[in-house]
Amino acid sequence: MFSQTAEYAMRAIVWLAEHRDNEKMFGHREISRGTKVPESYLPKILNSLVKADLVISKRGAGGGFRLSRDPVAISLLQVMNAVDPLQRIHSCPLKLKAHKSQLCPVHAKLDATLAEVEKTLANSTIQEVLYQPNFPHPLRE
Amino acid sequence: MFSQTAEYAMRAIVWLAEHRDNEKMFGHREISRGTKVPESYLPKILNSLVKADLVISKRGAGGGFRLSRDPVAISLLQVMNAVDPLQRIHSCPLKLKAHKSQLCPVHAKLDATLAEVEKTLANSTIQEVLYQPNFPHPLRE
DNA sequence: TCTATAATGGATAAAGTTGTCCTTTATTGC
DNA sequence: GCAATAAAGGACAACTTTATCCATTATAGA
Repeated sequence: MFSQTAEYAMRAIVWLAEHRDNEKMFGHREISRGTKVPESYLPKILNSLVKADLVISKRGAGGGFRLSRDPVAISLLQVMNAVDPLQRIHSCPLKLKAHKSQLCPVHAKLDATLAEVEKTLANSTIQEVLYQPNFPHPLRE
Repeated sequence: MFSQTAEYAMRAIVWLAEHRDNEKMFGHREISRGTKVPESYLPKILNSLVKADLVISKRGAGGGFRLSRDPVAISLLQVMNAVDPLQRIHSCPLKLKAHKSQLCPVHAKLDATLAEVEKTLANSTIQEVLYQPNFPHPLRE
């Protein structure tokens, strides 16, 4: 349902949120170790997050990655959409003309389900999922 | 989010529901024309639906496919699960021991979202999406 | 029993996703 | 400027999903 890449992106953002410290940058190797995201694949994912403006990168010595803003201002939906945009059903997949202005009940129901998911993810912040009483800490053994 | 195969399966089930007529069987070519599912791929999908016991097939002359039961007794979730099972997050994707008995808030939230989807699809029947006032008919131009 | 019909199952191809590696570009400190 | 460092970007490999095709199996009717 959610792609592997989306799962990886969530872990990377959460790791960066947990290690956030002013403007300190973290290399992709260190992030990979902390998230178990394949070291060679992680840079692609971080780059998508940079392009979505959720993460800031800096090249060269002392460079690396950091969150662009407070975890309270990043939603799970923004993370998803950065790497694997949630595709709503905007138009009839069969391209039927009669369904152009309005989806049939089948696709309307499927899209309503997607809308629910979108809303749930939009209303959850990274801050919220960092720690909750009686839950184990993300990424921590 | 929902796979192409799941979309095709929905169309095929809906088509069979709309054409249901006692024990009449329909060939995959006719169903393909009515659903725009690729003719060579549709038999695979119908076969999955047969294995899930939502559809009954019969070989040979006069054979084909038909629904195994009333559309009111088939949920969208059953159709999904027949071809592309909705994967809940049952255990920590990082295999962290500390998350064995309980998911961390990140995965708990993602799984809660999947649970929502599961519930919504489980509570929608094929009968419900066949026709609704002020909606265009499924599959019909 | 023979022929026509239609699903089943397996092999294969095409496309998309995930993962690896290497070169290029940018940045820092000497 | 030079060397070391680290992200960006592109080529490519492995795997999965989607799609095609063909041989096999089952059924009906003559």
